[in-house]
Amino acid sequence: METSNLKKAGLKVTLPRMKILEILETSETRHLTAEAIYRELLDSGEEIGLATVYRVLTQFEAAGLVCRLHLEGNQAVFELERGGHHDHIVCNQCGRVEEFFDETIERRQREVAQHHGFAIKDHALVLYGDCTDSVCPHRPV
Amino acid sequence: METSNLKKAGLKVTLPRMKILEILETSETRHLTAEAIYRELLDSGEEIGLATVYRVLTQFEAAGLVCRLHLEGNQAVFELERGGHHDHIVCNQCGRVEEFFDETIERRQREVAQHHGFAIKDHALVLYGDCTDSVCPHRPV
DNA sequence: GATAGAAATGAGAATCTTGATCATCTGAGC
DNA sequence: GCTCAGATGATCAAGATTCTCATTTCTATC
Ligand SMILES: [Mn+2]
Ligand SMILES: [Mn+2]
Ligand SMILES: [Zn+2]
Ligand SMILES: [Zn+2]
Repeated sequence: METSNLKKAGLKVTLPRMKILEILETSETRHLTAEAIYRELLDSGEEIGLATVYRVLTQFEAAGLVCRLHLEGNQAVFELERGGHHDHIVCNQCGRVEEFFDETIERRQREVAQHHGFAIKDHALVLYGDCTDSVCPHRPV
Repeated sequence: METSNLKKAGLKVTLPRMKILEILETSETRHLTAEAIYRELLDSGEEIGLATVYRVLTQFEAAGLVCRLHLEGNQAVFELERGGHHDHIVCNQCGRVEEFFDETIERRQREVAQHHGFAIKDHALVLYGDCTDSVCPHRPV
């Protein structure tokens, strides 16, 4: 088990924290809601409460282990922090999420903010569209 | 009264709809939460329920009269649609909202989406930072 | 202008997501 | 193994938004 991340973050190594971290590390889907993680825990036979999932995810976020995103939809999604900042494209039809990083956009954001007298600290950028994935119900014929 | 917008949108001209539209048109603040609109209605002596405010705003959104934004914070904000698309910068300290439009960012978004096989339909971009407004508590000395 | 039917409203209940409380349990150090 | 600060789980609570349904208000028609 990879408990070093937890220790480094100053968090006691507990079973719920290990299991949640493991799900974030191994799940097919990179971007998971708290409920999705909770269901995976139930499916694997763990008796961990939903409140704990939210609590642990919030702690992970504060510790810089995960980041929380709002991708249109009422639930926040969480993803493991893997060093590099990136933004997201979401398919309106099948919900698939792709990641991207564009230095031009990043630079223009800084410039625009400066023009308006803001010292930019953060940003949220999500693109919405229709994807061409083979399983997407909207895929053009 | 400017009831033509309502009629054009195929909405029956009612007192709540007129009042809400009037607030959106005349308020100092361009970006208003449903609750803020509700409070303005109460202050001006109108007996309009909060549920109606939400209902009407959702209808206005569907009709293209207003757009709904999520500017970090739990409440959505609404603003009158004035033709031109724009994005937003929000001050982390005082909450001030500035608007901007940058063609370079818009173009790169389309290009990035295309690269990933997406037909982009929409996007949400919000920059967060510290502003230099004279009343902002974070203003540098 | 009165009338009728459809649509809109208001009050409050309901829902959904997330955070708070608190008694009980667990892990890290000794 | 023992201790206790910290973590957990069950439940409750809060905030935002939507739903329900009885009552009211527009709009069209006479
Ligand atoms: Mn991501
Ligand atoms: Mn705006
Ligand atoms: Zn798709
Ligand atoms: Zn400010």
